[in-house]
Amino acid sequence: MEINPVKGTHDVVEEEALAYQEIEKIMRSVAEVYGFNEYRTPVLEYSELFSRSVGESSDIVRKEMYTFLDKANRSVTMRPEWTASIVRSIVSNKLYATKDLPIRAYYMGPSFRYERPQAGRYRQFNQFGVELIGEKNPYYDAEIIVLGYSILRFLGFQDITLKINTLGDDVSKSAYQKAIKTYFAKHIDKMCDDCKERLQINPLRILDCKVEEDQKIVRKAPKMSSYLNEESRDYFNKVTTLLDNMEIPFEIDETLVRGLDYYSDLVFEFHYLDKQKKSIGALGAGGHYDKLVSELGGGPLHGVGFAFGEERVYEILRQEKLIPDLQERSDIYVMSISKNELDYAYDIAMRLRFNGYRTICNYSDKTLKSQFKTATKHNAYFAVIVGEEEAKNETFNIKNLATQEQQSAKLKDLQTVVDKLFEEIEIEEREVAEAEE
RNA sequence: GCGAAUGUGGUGAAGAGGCUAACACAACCGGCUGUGAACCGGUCAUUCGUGGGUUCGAGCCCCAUCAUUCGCCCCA
Repeated sequence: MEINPVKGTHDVVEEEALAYQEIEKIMRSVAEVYGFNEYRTPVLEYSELFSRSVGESSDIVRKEMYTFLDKANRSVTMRPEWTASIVRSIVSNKLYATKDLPIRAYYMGPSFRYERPQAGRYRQFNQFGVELIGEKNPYYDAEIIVLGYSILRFLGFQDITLKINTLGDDVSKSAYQKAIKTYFAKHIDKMCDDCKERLQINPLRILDCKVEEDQKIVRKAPKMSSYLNEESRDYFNKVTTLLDNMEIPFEIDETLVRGLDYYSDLVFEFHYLDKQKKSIGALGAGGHYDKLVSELGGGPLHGVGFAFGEERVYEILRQEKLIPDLQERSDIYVMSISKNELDYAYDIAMRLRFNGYRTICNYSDKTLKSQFKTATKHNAYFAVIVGEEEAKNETFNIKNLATQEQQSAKLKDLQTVVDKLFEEIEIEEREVAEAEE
């Protein structure tokens, strides 16, 4: 009986894993350039963490979490996102007291949401994100967006659509919320069931509604911009000015509200639109939060951050053919002519590995012909071939699989011979690379 | 939660009720018994997701079920 992977999960193997390594390397290094340090937090958290941060009214908490009771009847949840965990770890370890503020954290790893899988959406998916926690300052908000934008550019994306909006500070946000609730209450009987529910639990989310009919009503709704107090407006203007200074293109989208309850002031999303101008959803998104740290027991610290969906990034890079051909490349494949030399081949392979060469050794009694095929499949630079003669005299043959040049040498010279051959290859490759430029 | 499409060897797949389930790639063996990408020959699905039904006869039609994929909602 064949066992399938759990619905909504997927295996990432071989070439694809190499591609993810590359993507993560770029994300990591850009974050480090901006002064961020890696945080690794547990997959499991007490469920309360997410109901208090992401919010009881969010879809994530209401229906998408992997929540269960552990053996001591504590309700635990596999993280649906990282921000809450990062903030929790800062509070738990009192890092706000021992580290310089703001704290700059980046993370990468799996998150879990029980949703219907589709293109670019999995139940277990990897997020890469950053959080900058300490104080409210438009420069930080701008830095975070530039950081995210830079990552996408370094990954090879050309046309990124950055949507931004402001929800305003506490005061503005609640004034607007009140206004919009009054407005939609008048039209709600004509709107979809989801909106009826949203009106009760989080009226802002109605702005996000994709239903055509509702959109007409949404378009006539009061605008956030007219409810911003002076402070919030200045703040947002400063952020957009800083983006302009860096020549980061963006669109202000007043319907952008985000489904996580902790955001205030700045919210943003990175999109990539394909030729049909369709998006598989945001590549990444984030925003500013003012109450989250205090809500989780820390001080009155503001934060700002974003997360990318690694699978989405990968998927679009693949579609747009922006992923270089990554394949296994072995240094040396060791083959033996008959079974009698397996010990000798084994010994040589191990010596090569001790010297840091990526080595694969054949232990089957396949023909040399098929061993050469295998070596080619592993994309090896060299084949080491040993037979009865070589084992007896403690020598070996080494053949360059590309040029077909072969030489023999003494076993005691293994390292010097191999080192020299690879030096030559390195020089050649460098020359080729330079010629290409 | 709602809607749609698709399930045939290791892979890509053909197959519109009738002999033994095409073809290609991969794999393995041999031609070449100590040297690879070419070439030639051979081997490789008693079975079409699973269960039931219709029929003289089912991969093909019907029902159920499972799985996958895509879309909506929402999200990264």
